[in-house]
Formats: sequence, structure tokens, C-alpha cells
Amino acid sequence: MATSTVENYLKEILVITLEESVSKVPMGQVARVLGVTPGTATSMAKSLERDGWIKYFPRVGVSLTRKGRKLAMNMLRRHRLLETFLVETLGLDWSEIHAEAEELEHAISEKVLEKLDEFLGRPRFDPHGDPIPSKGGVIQQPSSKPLSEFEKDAEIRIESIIDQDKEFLKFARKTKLVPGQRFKIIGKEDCADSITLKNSKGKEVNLGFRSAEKVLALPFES
Amino acid sequence: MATSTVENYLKEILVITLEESVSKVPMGQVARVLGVTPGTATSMAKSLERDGWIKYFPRVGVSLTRKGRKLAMNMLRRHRLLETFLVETLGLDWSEIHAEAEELEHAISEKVLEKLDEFLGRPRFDPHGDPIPSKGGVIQQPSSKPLSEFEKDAEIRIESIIDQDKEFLKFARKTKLVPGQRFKIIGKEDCADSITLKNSKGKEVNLGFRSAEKVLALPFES
DNA sequence: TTAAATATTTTGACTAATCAAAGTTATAGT
DNA sequence: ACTATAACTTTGATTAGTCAAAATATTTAA
Repeated sequence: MATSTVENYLKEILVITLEESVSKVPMGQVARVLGVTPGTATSMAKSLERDGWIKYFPRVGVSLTRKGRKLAMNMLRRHRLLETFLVETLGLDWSEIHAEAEELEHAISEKVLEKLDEFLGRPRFDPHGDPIPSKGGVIQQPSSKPLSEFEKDAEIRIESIIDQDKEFLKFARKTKLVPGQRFKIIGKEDCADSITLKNSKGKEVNLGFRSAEKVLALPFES
Repeated sequence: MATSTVENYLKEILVITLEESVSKVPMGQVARVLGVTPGTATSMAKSLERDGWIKYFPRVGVSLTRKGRKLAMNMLRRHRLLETFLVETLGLDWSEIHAEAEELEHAISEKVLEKLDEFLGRPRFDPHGDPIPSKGGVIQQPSSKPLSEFEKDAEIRIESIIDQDKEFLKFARKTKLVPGQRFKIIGKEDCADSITLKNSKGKEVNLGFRSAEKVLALPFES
């Protein structure tokens, strides 16, 4: 049986894998999201590999095995169902549910989770708009489309960047135009070939249509 | 902050203290209820004393400090509120809620607990009929006594079931021998160690004295 | 009252998870 | 291409919680 520390490592690795569409997650990133020193992450990676949860590629990163991915998906399901419960049923504030679910997800049994799912009416998205994996670990990603196809005022979440151009990727990174980030389309001028985005901190980004076609995004329900 | 191991030790010490009306709980009993070896219980007792949760009297036993009792009461509150939620809201079976609550009680925050209490309508008794301590740690004990101590022809209302044994709880549920139910004692044979109850629908239940001692009831005036 | 049984404590060892700090390797920018 | 910086790994230490088995104390019963 996995400890809750193991569950956390696997879940975070999965989340990064999904959000950034990568197969190997570098140790530095693992350490950062888990709030541990790099050395801790490295030694944990070895234990996780020993127990068959991940593959560890020294100085490169880690990827989930099938077994690890299955457990991680299950954690994500728990987390998102719990967040839904906390908002829908208990009326907690949007900003506080993450930390709460983070604790509860390790304690709730499969049986209680099932009952909770049923009680909530088998929701397919959590309060953040993220999809809730099914019991079998299948996650239904709503199909994404290029930024250029969204309308003004749409709220979106970046899904992926098609382009491999180094300059553009640098720009994208600098402006936080990376997978997982949320924006609102506050301006769209077809005649001027321009789209303006704004993130939650009020920062604005301008893109031409040619660039906007290279950025895939999902509609986001708040 | 107390780890969940600490929380468990304190809660179990409190439960024994309440159930047996003793002030010091011997280490052997602590070890038994927590499922650890005696040596482990002893070394844990020292840590708990070092951190001010209990007083440890070598070769005699342990008692809770004020600080320890406060935390233990809070754990009992969590446990019983969670059991109530699992039965009332999620419809779990009576016999399975103890183990579930045992896990969740360490993960639920004070804030979520408050919301849960509100959602449930601030119940004062859990599904077993045991009192739920208030937020301040006050517990109201109803003056109930074991079924075995009532006389023939007495009319009673089941108050709580002390035993946690899965088989007995299943039996109790099947025969409606649950908190709130009313019965008349239609037979009591001291020499045969047997008690016979009848409910308002005429259904009869037979219990040996050993089981009857585990069922607390209140005299009921019709 | 003394030996046997029972209860408790001590000792030494182990695992999981962590950190700090030193050592190693890769990357990036002139 | 070479060095400075960033990323990663190793090493040695710590804490919580546990067990097995040996040592000690207490209780019980003959």
C-alpha cells in the first residue's frame, strides 16, 4: 500500500505530465511542486522506482509506469470529487478547497468515494472546470481549439502550444502563456489581426492571429 | 501539531477513561487497543509526556493532561460527526462507518468540520446513540443502563450499542436493535442467561446476557 | 513466602521521509 | 570553446514510529 507521501508525488507528477504534455518531469520541478529540497526528490525518485511506480532517468527526470499512472489518476479523481463536494455541498470558498481536498484525498476509502460520487450526481467537472477522471482512470479532455477561434470575453485555459519555434516559446514562457494558465479574451480585432488576453493578475498579452493559431486552449467554466 | 498517531493514542486513552471511569489507563491496554507491542506503547507514552499530552506513571499507566483531553475530545467529536455524516448523508451501512471515520477524522479541518456540523443540523448524538462532544469539548452523557439490568415488562428505548464488533452490529441492524427503537422486555430468564424483547410490530428478539450488556437503553414512558 | 505467571520497560535495530551541505554534471552566454 | 551558473545527486544526519527479544518488576497461587 502506498503512503500518502507516495500518493502526493505520483499525483503531482501526473498533473505536470497532463498540463505540460510531457512524458518526463525533471526532478527540480518535482521538488518545487512538492515543497521539498532537490535531494529529497532524488532519493524519493529512487524509492518510487524500486516500488514500480515510476521510471527514473538520472539527470533527466521521471515518468509514471502504468501502475503509477493508475494510482495517480485515482488520486486526481479523489481530489476533484472532494473539491466538488466541498463547494457544492458544504459551501466552502473556492480559494480554500484545494488545501482541504489535499488532506482528505488520502483518507477517503474507495467505498465512501463511490457513495460521494453518487450523492453528487456523478459530476464530470470540478469547480475549477477541470475534468474528473472516471473510476477506471479515464480522463475526458474536452477538445481544445486554437485561441484564434474563441470569441471576445471567453474564459480559457491554455492546453498546449503547437509551435516549436524557440523565439515564440521564449515569449510564451515570459508572458505565462503556458499550459495550465487561465486567461480571459478581453479584445479581438479581426481587422487588425489581433487578440488581447488578460490573466487573473491583470497582466495583458497581445497576439497576432498567426501566433494565436499556434496556441490551443479550452473553454473554462468558472 | 499532533500527528495522527498522537491523535489516535489520545483518543483511545480518552475512550477508555470515559467507558471505564478510570483516571489511569495501564500500558497493556493502551498497546492492545492501538494494536502495537507493549514496548511501542511505553516509548510512545514517554514522547506523549515530553510533549505535554499525558502524564506517565511508570508501571501504572497514563492519564490525559488538560491539553491532551482537549485534543482527544476534539477527535471524538470529529469521529462521531463523521459517522453521522456517513450514515445520514451517504447512506453507508452501520457496520462499516467506524473504520471509515477512523481515517477521515485525522484529515478533516476545523473549518470543514464546522460546515459539516451545520449541514447535518448540529446533531447531538451519533448513529450509535453516543453523544457528540460540543466544540468546546463538553459531552453530555445520558443516564442509560445496559439492557441486562432492566426488569421483565419494562418498556425501553435503545440508546446506544457499546460494542464495535462487526458481526454484532450487523445482527443489531437486522433485528432493528438500533438507537431510537422501542421495545418491551417480555421475558427475562436469569438462570438461562436470556432476555426476550418485543417491538411495537410484535417482532421478537432474543439476546444472551453477554450481548445484552452491550446494549444501553433508557426506560421509556408510553 | 517463594516460584510461576503476567505486565512493563529497555535495548538495539529498522523504515520512511526529510534537510543541509558538499560534490558532480549539464547548459548557456559570451 | 570555455567558464559561470543552474540543475541534479550524494552523503551524513535527524525524527517519528515501529518490532523483537531480553531484562525487570509486580501479582498470583500454591
